[in-house]
Amino acid sequence: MSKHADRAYDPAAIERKWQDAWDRNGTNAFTLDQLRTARRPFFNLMMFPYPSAEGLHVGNIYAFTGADVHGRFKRMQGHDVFEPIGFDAFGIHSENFALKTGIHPMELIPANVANFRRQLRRIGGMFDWNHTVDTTDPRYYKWTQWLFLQLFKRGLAEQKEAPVNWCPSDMTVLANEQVIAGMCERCGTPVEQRRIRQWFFRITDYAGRLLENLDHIDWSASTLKAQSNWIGRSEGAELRFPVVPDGGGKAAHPGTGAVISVFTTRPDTVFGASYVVLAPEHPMVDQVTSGPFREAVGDYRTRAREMDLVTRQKAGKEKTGMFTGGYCINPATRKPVPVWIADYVLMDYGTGAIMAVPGHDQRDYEFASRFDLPIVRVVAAPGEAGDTSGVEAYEEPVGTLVNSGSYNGTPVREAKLAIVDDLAARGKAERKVNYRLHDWCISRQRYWGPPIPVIHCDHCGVVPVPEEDLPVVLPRVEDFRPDPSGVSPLARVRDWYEVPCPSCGGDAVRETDVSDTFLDSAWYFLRYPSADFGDRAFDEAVTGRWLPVDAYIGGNEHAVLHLLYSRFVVMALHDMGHLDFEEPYKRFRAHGLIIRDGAKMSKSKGNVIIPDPIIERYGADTFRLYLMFLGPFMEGGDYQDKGISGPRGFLHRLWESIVPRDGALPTDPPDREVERRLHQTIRQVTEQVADLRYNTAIAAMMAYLNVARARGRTPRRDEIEPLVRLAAPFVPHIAEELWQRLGNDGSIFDGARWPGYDPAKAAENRVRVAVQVNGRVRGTVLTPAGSDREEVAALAQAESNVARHLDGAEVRRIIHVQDRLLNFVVG
RNA sequence: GCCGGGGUGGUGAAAUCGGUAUACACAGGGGACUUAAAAUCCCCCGGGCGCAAUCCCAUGCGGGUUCGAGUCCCGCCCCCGGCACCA
Repeated sequence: MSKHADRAYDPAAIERKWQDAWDRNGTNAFTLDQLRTARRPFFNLMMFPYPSAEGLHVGNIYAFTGADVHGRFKRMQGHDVFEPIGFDAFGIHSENFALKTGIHPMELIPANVANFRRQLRRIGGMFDWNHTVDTTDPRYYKWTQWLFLQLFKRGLAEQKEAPVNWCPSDMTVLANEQVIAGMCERCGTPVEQRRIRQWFFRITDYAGRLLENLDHIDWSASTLKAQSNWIGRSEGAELRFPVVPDGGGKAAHPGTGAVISVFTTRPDTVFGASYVVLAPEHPMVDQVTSGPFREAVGDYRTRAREMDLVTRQKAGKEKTGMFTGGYCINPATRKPVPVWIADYVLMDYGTGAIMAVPGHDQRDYEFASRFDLPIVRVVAAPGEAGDTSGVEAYEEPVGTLVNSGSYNGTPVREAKLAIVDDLAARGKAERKVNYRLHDWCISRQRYWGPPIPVIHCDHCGVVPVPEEDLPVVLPRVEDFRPDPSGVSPLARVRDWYEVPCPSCGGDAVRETDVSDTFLDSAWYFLRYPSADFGDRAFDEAVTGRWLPVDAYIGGNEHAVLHLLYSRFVVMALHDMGHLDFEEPYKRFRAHGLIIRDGAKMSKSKGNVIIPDPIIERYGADTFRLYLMFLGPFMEGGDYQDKGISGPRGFLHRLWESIVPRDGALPTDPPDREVERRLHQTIRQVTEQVADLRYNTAIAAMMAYLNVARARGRTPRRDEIEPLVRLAAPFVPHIAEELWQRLGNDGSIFDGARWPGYDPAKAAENRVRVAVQVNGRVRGTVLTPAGSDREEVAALAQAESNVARHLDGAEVRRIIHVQDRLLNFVVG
């Protein structure tokens, strides 16, 4: 009699049993010693979640399951798979939630984390709970602050003034996403712009390397593309337009030799530059503005400065601007052109000034039309110049130059080089590469984040907190609402921010801004394997063994910021000698998104899936299997409630194939057809799981089980047991149970290797070949595999329907694709 | 506007080195078992004509290349995601 009294598939019971067993036996957790000595380390990383009050959502479970399947697959292939998870728990999201509910984040977050741990355990992920991180734990953010100090020491952290969105009603700084049509998303008040001193990391110093390395890492193509677009390399030139000392009558500083530098990617159009525009914030505005224009220009600057950043930067808005009264010399035509200011020119790109070529730039064209500035065409399109009637500015960089003096007739491509060279000879130009990437502003005028570890001293200036004084602990503050001062709520906590200067010992104050959440997540993967170490951010030996990350799976919503910031941090740590690699993730794959019944899930639509009841009803294995089955993992898919019954039925049939006989399976003679299908299935599942094509791998397993159980037959042990192994990464609990009921001890993930297949056994010996006449299928013939053209043709011609179509026609050609198709081309 | 990814049965989706389009599932229909329901099992299931068929039509639309196109090329339309005055 069996020791397993219960023969019905009871997911809740076996899932509890195996989750307990994994915890008890340390199946998925490494000891420090094991981390130090693992022979085939494989770091399987997934994006750690933000522990919201709502709990894990289906998107999280989808992502984690897909990553977990990969990790379990690698483990069965013999790797030592390290699969940690943690909590990205700082940030504005919890702060706002806390403000709304009145629960302090220091209570809210631990409760949320506890709930997440319960849910993560329940979905059966292979998580190493010995090596988890919580970014809000001082033992973690001590090292986030340490990281800041390293960047500071290296000169990669600096303070500069930058605009922020400010809601005068909520009295708070807003992120760009919180500004909707110029209004605060929460209260609808028009948003203002404030300029404050903030901390920046000089990521732009690394723009070139961050771009070049993209060629050498194995990432999803879409992610690579998003990064390179974000970095946005532009090749062009900086051209110099000398300011006319007495342009509009009375210049402010005559004869100073002032020069306006502009960046352009189209130096070939410089003869068409009929005016120059400065950004409102450009430092030379006062210098070029002449007396009568001063007041109007000043007003314009003030308005531009106060406008919220979102409206200000919106494309397609009507162009505004103001003439400064000043002029400068176009270095190509050597004629004076007027200098304007306009907010469509951005101070933080290029030089903050442009040469306007309205004939060949749509924005300049709109501006010139509005203000009656000259529009000169200097490039003729190939062929007909007159066919540009529908186009306002001709922006294509193809054609030949006109109205360009001695360059007339030169193709654009050549002119670009020649004009820069010639102007450079006169000191009026130089080649230049510009990046769209901006420095990373890490200051947040908020409460719920790690304090930036610097101290401001009247005598010594900015003094970094000594490393031995870390962490700078975020104090518990009951009232952390923002206030009208425009600085962090920490600026109200005097006994926290008043400290002696570490350098001179005099009175000094702490920095009260906290750092960006993206800084917490920019290095968390370094911390996981070193979580045992209290005295260093990451241990050299352990890091050397486990990093860089072997496989990273996550959402493409982080294609740019998180992935770019972490690349920057690793590159900088590499340059400082802390790491011996400069790219954090060898392989990155972006998964798709789950939608439901064709629509994005959202609370307002009421179509959000709550995972807990589904797991309770069907079990984690069924849920996992369905999620992986509903569409291609890297593309996402449509969640349909009824669809879960397919995977559920599959697991039932798998269970029924083994359990009712207590593992005493039939000993009939082997069935060659089933054996062949088994080997084909192993091949297919192995290839597809390795490639994250989970949906088709599952389909192959289902098809195989259908064959093995066809006409009511019960599969032999050697037919079903390999299927249990193939399915194990997807459905770990039932796999463990079936593995045990088949008479094995221990975990299937340690005891069972991933099955191999025998190509000879997978090979079909007879194949059905399609027979076409002029490309249309007219029949099929069954032939021995590997038959040649003549053999197949002979069989095909004997096929009555084929013969009918060939009747009376002359066969001009026969196309043969071995074991697939034969095509008679007739005349 | 720019950059990605897509448009295939009633539905989710297979098939992408050009080679039998619709695997695997869901829903639906029919049947078995059952007092009944649930569960389970079996059969059918792109459209058309039809007794039937590898007869015709069908992979968003229009052209093209090819013996052969869901797949490649040209020109469009639509959906999803990201970026958006970056000179």
